[in-house]
Amino acid sequence: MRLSDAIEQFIKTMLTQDEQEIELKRNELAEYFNCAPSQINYVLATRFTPDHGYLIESRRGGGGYIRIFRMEQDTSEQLLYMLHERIGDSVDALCASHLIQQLEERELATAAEAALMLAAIGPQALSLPLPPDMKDALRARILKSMLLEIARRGREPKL
Amino acid sequence: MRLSDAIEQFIKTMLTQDEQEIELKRNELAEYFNCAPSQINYVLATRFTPDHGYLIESRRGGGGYIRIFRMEQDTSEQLLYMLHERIGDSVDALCASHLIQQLEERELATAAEAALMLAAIGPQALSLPLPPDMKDALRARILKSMLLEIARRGREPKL
DNA sequence: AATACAATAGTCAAAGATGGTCAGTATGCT
DNA sequence: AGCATACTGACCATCTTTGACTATTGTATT
Repeated sequence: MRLSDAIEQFIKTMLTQDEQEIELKRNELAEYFNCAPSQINYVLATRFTPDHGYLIESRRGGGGYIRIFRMEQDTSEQLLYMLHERIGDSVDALCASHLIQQLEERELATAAEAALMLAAIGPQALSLPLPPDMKDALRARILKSMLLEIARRGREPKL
Repeated sequence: MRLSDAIEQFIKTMLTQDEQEIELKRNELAEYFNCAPSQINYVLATRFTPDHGYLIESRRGGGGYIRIFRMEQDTSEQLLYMLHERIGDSVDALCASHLIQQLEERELATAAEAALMLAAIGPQALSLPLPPDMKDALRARILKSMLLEIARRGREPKL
């Protein structure tokens, strides 16, 4: 079996054991598998991307870590993921506001959160002198970044 | 757990227990945590700055001390005003994250909202090929736009 | 008063501890 | 062979911890 596959399995096993989130040390894992630390990055980059349903968070320095979150495939995270796809590399303001509205209607975000998101991608926020297509690209990134954050947290928009 | 985090927690626990101000001895604290005294300075410098909402006052020599004040904000509007002043036309990522953290600690935003805001101004969101100063300017606008939203709802029912 | 000494706290640069990137190399599949 | 995937290592970025040196203040001694 390929090393990458073995590491992938190892991580997925850790994740399926009731936990939805795991934390690991890159160097420890690399040593365990007797490989270069960067191999871990390779596995994460090729098998644990948002498109695969995972989110990564890490920190360097003493006490550093890598955290891997699994998105719920069945429930609304899937929807978020689809929205994520739909946005692509560029969205205009109208489309973005519609998406945010949908989030609120489906109770994936509170009204307050939806308002915040609108504020983040509104004309005020993006009023720098940039070409319009650049703004759409920027809006897409901001929105996707926020959607991923919503996907990361569990399922309680709590009103 | 990281030493720095432990010390940070220790201090914050002291501060949240009704007191708005605490006094401590650098050397005592260092001995308690079994670390170099300058470690205390590191924690203060990275986690108790004005951007984090704290003020430090100290004295050397016999009977020396370090006092930590949690800044008092009269109303949320005043805080937001200060943030506006602080942000201006440009903020770097670190400063912005400190300010958002402060919003959460002071319960002007929920943890979920703070996370959303962080996502909106994070490196992922602003990963377009732009000069750094342009990113800082953009971050300032996005953040201010979101703060205005928070200020606006601040006059309505509580969280 | 002036001086010396002890008790504190501050600064800063170096070392340590992690993780990230990327270009180049190896391996395996068609 | 040619292409895609896997792997490695050198170099980079970031965060933490420490220690040597410095600065300030109170107290004891002259």
